[in-house]
Amino acid sequence: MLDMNLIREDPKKVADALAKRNCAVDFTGLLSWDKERRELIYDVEQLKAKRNKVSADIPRLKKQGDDVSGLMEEMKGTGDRIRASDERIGALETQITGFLAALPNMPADDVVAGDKENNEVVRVWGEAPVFSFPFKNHVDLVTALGLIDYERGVKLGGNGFWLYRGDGALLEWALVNYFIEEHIKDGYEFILPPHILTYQCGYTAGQFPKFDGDVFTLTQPEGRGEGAAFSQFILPTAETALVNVHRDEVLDEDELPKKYFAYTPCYRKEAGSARAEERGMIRGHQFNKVEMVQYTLPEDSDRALAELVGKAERLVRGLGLHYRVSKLAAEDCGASMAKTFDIEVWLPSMGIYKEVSSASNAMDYQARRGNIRFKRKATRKNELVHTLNASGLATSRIFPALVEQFQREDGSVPVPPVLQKWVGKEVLTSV
RNA sequence: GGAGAAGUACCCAAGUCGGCUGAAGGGGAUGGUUUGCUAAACCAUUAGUAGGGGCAACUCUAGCCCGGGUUCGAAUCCCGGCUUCUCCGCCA
Repeated sequence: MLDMNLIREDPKKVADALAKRNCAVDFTGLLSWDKERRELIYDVEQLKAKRNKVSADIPRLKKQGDDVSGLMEEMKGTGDRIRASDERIGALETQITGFLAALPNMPADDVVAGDKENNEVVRVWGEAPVFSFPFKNHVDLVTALGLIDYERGVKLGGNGFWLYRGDGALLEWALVNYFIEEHIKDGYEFILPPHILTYQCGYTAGQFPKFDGDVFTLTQPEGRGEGAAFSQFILPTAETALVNVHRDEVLDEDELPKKYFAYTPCYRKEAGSARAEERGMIRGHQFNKVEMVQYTLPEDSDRALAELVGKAERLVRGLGLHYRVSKLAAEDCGASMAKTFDIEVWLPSMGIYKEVSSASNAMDYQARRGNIRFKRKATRKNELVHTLNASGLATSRIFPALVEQFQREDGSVPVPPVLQKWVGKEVLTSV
């Protein structure tokens, strides 16, 4: 959520920033609602002050034996006017909040305008493997090795699902363990959150109301979820859970930064996005991911973003995979994010780099939606925290990259040394 | 899932048949007095927050789980919801 005060003070600045992500906004309507709202508040508060005063007078006058029926009659009208104004104010606030809630975050100053084509590669690590033999794509490799069973996955869950089996399950779980171990070393707190979340969680994260069609939802008895078509949903990423941990809280300045990570499967509809080249596990309805989230002081969030990018990179490097880091252009950033770096791993079969981690700084955008604050010692005032998140990492992109980049001519795949203690093997071979 | 009970400030807790109670009383915390040190005692302070107006001093409004309603006036009455606790049922 953007700051209404900022829009009121400098609407052009906000509009210009949003224009970078190809989001054209006209604030004239919003500003007139805001103006009307404030005028009404002023009026109605005068009336309320009067009502409070008269209500205090009535029992006193009564005691003196005065007739108060005229006064009461007069106040009846005041009560009606107050009610009418409050209703109008409520309606305006609904409009204002609805308008603001639909707006994406402002890109940071150093984020360039435009879409993907303006993304900037800031770092490349390693080199794409050169194969002296006809190399295979990950679907063929993992099927031949018996690591992933696509056919039975579809039988069980429908299109877009697979199942890990045997060494495949071990390899998948080894990745998760490796990530967990590294985050623990760095002092992050391990969280296992609910996988079913309330609507409010999606709202705070900035996924709702705009993208509420992308998640699997649960219908619930009415009365919950406040006008939404559903009240609970299955999380599309652990970020949605982690960023809500401190919703509606005021943290101590000393507690920051809060550093969390969580493992969860991620459930996404991915409706209509299946493409032939995204076969296999590149884009499924369910994939495993370890997610990092930080709550920081506003002045520390840039540094925290660098830390998160560094951590995600270290994980990929630890596996020995060739990757690059891109700084995203405004339009390619998630709606809640002011700045995003993608860590992209090389997939030989696709001949492209594919995102394995997205590290972003939401600044105060999510904090304002979720009312997540801290008490600033120096001023004794509450301020919004900054929230950041980064995958660390998504296995579903790492797994294919790993088997594709490391494959040998005979179809076997060596297990990266850091994973061997969990897989229990140095090489995966077909039986 | 069924039946009861409860939700008041940092914590506990009182709130009488609706009216100077935006909240008695404890505890805790903070400051002070006393004091060789500690303990104890005593005194004082202690909603936080959000939203308006004002250059400012300041002032107003909201706020007793949440949302509605009744009323001149609601912590108090009515309706809906959420959460917690106890008992029963069901179960990994």
